Amino acid sequence: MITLSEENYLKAILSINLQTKNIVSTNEIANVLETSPASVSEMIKKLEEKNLVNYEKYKGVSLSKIGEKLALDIIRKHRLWETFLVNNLEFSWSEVHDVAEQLEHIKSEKLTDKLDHFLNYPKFDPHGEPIPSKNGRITPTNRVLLCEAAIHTKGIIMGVSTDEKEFLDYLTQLNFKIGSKIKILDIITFDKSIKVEIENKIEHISEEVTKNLHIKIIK
Amino acid sequence: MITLSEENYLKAILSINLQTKNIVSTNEIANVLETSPASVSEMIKKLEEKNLVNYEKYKGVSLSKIGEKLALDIIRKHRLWETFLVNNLEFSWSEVHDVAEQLEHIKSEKLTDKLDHFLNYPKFDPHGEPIPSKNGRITPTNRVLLCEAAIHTKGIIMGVSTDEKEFLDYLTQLNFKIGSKIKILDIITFDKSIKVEIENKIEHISEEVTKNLHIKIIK
DNA sequence: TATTATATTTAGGCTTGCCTAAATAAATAT
DNA sequence: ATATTTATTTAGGCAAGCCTAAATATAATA
Repeated sequence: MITLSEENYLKAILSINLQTKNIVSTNEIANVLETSPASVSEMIKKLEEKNLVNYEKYKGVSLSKIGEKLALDIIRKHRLWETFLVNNLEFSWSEVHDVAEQLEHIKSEKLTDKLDHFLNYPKFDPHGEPIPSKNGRITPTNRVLLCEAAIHTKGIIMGVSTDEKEFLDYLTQLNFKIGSKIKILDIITFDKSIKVEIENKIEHISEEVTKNLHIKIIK
Repeated sequence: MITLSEENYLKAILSINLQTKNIVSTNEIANVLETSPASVSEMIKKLEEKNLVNYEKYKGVSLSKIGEKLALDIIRKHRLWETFLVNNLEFSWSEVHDVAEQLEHIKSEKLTDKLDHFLNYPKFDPHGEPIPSKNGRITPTNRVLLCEAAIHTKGIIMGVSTDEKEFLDYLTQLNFKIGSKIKILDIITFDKSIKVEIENKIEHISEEVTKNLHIKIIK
């Protein structure tokens, strides 16, 4: 039986994986989970004994096939619940994260499947993130981080890559929404901030924001 | 912050409370939670320090006002989730317990309230048990345990007082359902088993069953 | 009432998951 | 290539919740 903590470690490793490379360092995990590197070292040894990760001392960790499937399943549950909260319980976009963080650990395959059915097999969650299918597949998207897009690019906001409440609240304040058309007017090379046109207004946003906004490029 | 274990202790104390007297013994709690009396003693001391129970060594425990409210809130969540699972996710009557047992510990007042609203403020769960309101009130019912009813009594099955899967499965097998009309034909004093007419059939059921079936008496 | 049986609590230990401080390996800079 | 900085692991400790065995209080019975 996998514990709550172990689930959180697997999830953290997967999410670092998805954003960067395949091998994850102790420090990165410690940062994500807001815990000490020492604790991470200990836990990783336990995960290795359960064959959930591959691990070489001082070299870093990667998920095993089984570990990856488990992590994807947690992400799946998290995003299904977020969808339920927003679509059916009238939660707002920026409120769902903490609750979904709890709900994702409910252990019942039947529940997950029935929820998926109830929601009509959604492919994306309310943040625009893809929901892994029962067998662990994620619908590929041709999305790009805003910080990676070139000047004069036009696109549509598709999602965010962090669920921090402050960030989501800031977006609401800027009137940035999923589906909003966005156009990159200028890129300030000094601090990598950019000027964009969105919802008929021009906004100047920092690199920190551009690194967390996904867009779909349109021609 | 209250832990998962503490919540389970409060819930156990309340459920013994509701079935019998106000003061609950260490042993009773240990039986319900399938743990050792020693562990119960320890935990009760912690609960007392948090002012969730009243406790006198060797005399037994009762819930404080705060403890009772917390326990009622857990019951409320449990029964709301059971209602959701049966009404909206097409779970069957006898499958919901284990999942609800997990869901009842999700901490979000907003979630509970929104779920209550979504379900249209149900007063009873799928087992016929009353759902405590937000402020901790339970709709009183004039229900009676089948084992307490006199010979020739007619009634309607309203609910069960245990969620054990074996019991619920047995009821399904007998074709006993919430809402079924039932008539007590005979009471065998030797073993307190009874003969009943239900769904046009005559069944002979043990005291163990009659102790767990609630009926509403009809004239 | 004295004695036995039962219920409850205390003592001492174990595991999980965390911590800080110290030791060691790897990476970086001189 | 060596020294220094940084990353990682090990060592030793702590709290929560559980356990068994032993001690003590209460209840039941002779």
